[in-house]
Amino acid sequence: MKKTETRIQKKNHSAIKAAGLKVFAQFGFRGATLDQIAAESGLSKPNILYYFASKEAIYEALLAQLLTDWLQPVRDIDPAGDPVEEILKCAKHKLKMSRLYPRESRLYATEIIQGAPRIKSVLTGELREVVENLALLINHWADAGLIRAMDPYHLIFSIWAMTQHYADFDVQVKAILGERDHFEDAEQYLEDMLRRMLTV
Amino acid sequence: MKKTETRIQKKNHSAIKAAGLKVFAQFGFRGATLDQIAAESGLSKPNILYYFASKEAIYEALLAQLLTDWLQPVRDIDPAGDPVEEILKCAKHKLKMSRLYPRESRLYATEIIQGAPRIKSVLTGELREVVENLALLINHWADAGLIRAMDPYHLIFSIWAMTQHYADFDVQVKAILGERDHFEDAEQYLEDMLRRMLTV
DNA sequence: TAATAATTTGACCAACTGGTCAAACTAACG
DNA sequence: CGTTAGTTTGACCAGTTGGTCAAATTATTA
Repeated sequence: MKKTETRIQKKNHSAIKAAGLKVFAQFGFRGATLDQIAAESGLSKPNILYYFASKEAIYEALLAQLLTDWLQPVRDIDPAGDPVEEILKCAKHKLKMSRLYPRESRLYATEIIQGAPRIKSVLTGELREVVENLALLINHWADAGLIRAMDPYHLIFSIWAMTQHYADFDVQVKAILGERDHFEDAEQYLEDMLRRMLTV
Repeated sequence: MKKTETRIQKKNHSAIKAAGLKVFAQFGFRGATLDQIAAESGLSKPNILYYFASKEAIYEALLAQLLTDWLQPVRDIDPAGDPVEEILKCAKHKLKMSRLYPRESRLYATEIIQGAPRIKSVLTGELREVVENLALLINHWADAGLIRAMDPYHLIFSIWAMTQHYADFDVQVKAILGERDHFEDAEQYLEDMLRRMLTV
């Protein structure tokens, strides 16, 4: 790999990715234009294509990093730790990602909603494997009587759905709750829900 | 209003809306093209613009109906009924909508993710009002000791998020669970979760 | 049937799309 | 300093976009 990224290259690559994230997250791949990304990044269109081979290349560079980053905390779950706390830690981390990086969440959401044409292989590969392992671990914990027995997959989906919701449906949440930060209450509710689902 | 819709008008209006739903749900407003809608509906592009003033008019016609339809079951909640069963009925209905009309769900999701530029007023108006009333009712139920006390808004969000998830993230769910229908298990999990949250 | 109203379309347009390219510019280095 | 490698851009292109319009076609009605 190229470790020899110059100062300018590093700056422009990240400027383009930041601009692309903003534009792609809002308009989806087809709705986004290079002109928008150019304007947003402060670079000219040909200059953008000097750093990335195509519009699609920017989009894929963004997607590539996403899932890997999200899945890491799941991989880091300690099978020997306290089950409830391990799952809670994971869920809270995902919620924090929604608060800190809502654009990434939205970018991913639009890609999935549109049928994941560019990352379907990641879904059936990396994602499936990580989720399957987590499901096995949850079943194992249940067998050991450490948590209540339940469908591990839908448990995972419910965490994913709720945490993602606060990023993707931000305008809707704010239309109902007002503009003030609601993530603290959300975390409280999520923790409460998970404790009730996992114990007894 | 025009009650005098001819046979042909009725047929073509609904053909265009059906095609628009398909295309808009997959690509979002900006990503969708009139040519796609034309091809999908079997009509020519100028013919589509004979029935709808613009691409935007089709999109807005679709959105307008959506929220109203979704909110009706919430309006129909019986304050005198059994709280747990009323909420469950509502949640199950929303889940059924996700199974039967996933495109509508995705169309709405893309609009919200993109900042709801065309229906923000509906969110702060109709939606907010309905949700606020439901929250008041839930608090009222809790005060009467009929259900456990909790944050009603985040309860509502969690139902919304989970049910929507099975439509919007369909490819992801299927990548993990396989192609077979998973809505029955989802309903089971949702019911279990809600009963645990609402009782005791 | 004839006349009128509703429907459909081919040809067209200006604006925009992702992308190219040669030329100009700038930074880095000996 | 001069040379070279890396960077930036204006001008441009072919294809696509939402939308128009007059003319042709079809349905409805007198």
